[in-house]
Amino acid sequence: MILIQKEENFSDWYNDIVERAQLSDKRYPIKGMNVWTAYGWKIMRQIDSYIRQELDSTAHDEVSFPLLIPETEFQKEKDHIKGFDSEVYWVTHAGDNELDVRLVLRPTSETAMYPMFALWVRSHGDLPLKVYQLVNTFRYETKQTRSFIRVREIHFFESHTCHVDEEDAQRQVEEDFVILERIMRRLCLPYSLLRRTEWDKFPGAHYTVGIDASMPNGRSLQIGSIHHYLTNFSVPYEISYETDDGGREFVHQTTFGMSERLVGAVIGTHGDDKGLVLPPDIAPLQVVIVPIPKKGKAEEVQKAAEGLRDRLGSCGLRVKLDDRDERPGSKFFDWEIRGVPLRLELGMRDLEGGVVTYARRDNGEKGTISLEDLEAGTVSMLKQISTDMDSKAWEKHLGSVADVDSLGDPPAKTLRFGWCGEEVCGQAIEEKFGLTLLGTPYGKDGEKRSCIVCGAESEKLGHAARSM
RNA sequence: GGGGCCGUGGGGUAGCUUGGUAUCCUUGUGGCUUUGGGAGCCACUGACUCCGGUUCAAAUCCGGGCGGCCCCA
Repeated sequence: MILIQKEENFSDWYNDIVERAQLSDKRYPIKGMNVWTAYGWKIMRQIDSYIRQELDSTAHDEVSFPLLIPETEFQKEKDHIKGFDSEVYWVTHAGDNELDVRLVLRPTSETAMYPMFALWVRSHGDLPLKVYQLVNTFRYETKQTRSFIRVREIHFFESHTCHVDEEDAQRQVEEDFVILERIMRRLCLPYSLLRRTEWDKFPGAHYTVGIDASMPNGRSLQIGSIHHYLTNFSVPYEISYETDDGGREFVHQTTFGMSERLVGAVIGTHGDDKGLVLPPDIAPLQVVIVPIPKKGKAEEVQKAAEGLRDRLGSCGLRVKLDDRDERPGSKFFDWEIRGVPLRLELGMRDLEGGVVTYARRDNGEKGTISLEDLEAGTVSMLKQISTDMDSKAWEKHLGSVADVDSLGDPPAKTLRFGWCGEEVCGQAIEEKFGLTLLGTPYGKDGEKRSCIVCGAESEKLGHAARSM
């Protein structure tokens, strides 16, 4: 009955919310492979729809590659295989026979796509090549798993692009930032862009930009990444094009991916002690109507509530009339746990006054909306909820970073400090703080500080946190 | 990578030390009743993680598998 306090014990709170809001069923008998139940899947699909919308509108084409990758292809880029070796699933048998060439379940799709890219790209006229897919990937997690945040079967999207040169690939990275920003606004999710350290970048990448959200327990959660590969993959996979003067050049590549961790970040960022709080754009239900019956007038109230539902539904809102035979209070609790952004209560009192009572999930505010401009009033209120959730979350995110100028005992936050950029100093920071060095802000150098380890002056600001 | 803890109806639990009848809450189903913040009453359904061992007898003791959780690096 009583929910766990979010601030006191985030970990238990998170697990409890996931179960009570019916986002996922983790009783499936394989560790880290959970069932997406209807409500959770609707949220994910809503997010996916924005991903499709943004990628489609920036000239990416959706494709779908096979799940299995032959070992021979998987091995072509040496750093890449070294990075994933210990965490891939292998298919070694088919029927009664052992396979000559073992197959991996994709941990990501570079090595599935690039042999095909080599066939598809012939001339500079084929470039840029920009494709994406929404699929499941597999990683054998040995650590403790957690719904949406650390799983073995991961739902994610990945976009892969090929370009004529480094500059054009760099332009793609910049476009990815814009796409990212649009998607994150929908989720009201704040984030940091941090260029990963050399020893933590994606296996095979030239550089990696991590997309990091902050969780209420002070930990950092990587929800996606953007990579610039240069020709690191195009050389071993022989993805080249004929230039207009008849020569051959290898393409420059980028990738951008984000996973179901977005759902985890939404839960952690917006939820409160009453349960989930969903941003209106991704809420499976944006409005729930709870009728308040009165002896003898139950039918009248019910009819009026149906009218509200139809009016709101026909202007494109995702709305539900909860006419179960339960007491209203019980329904309030149910929908609060599930994070429905706006509740409308309709009883005789409202009908006589020509209004409907509303309650905002994000801040608890209650009031009335005139039945005359129900549609406009509801739409603008949902917009306001979204704006308010976004700014509240950003405020918290920015406040979750603490500047430090020594290796003293660190607060439970993301730390920001001077760092010379050298690996020795970076490793020292990780060891002494017991944190992960997330990297340096992408494209935001400037402020001069001295490295907290060696004292050398640097324009780099290191960011470090415990990760989820 | 290292260490520790735990598996009992759908969910949460008691029982385990000292082997013998499985407790309570919640959920679900049916009924009566009720409805502006988790109503009440009655009835019913529903469980000892799996495999092996010890024993007349195992939820309980022993071994292993699978699964879950926590801490440290």
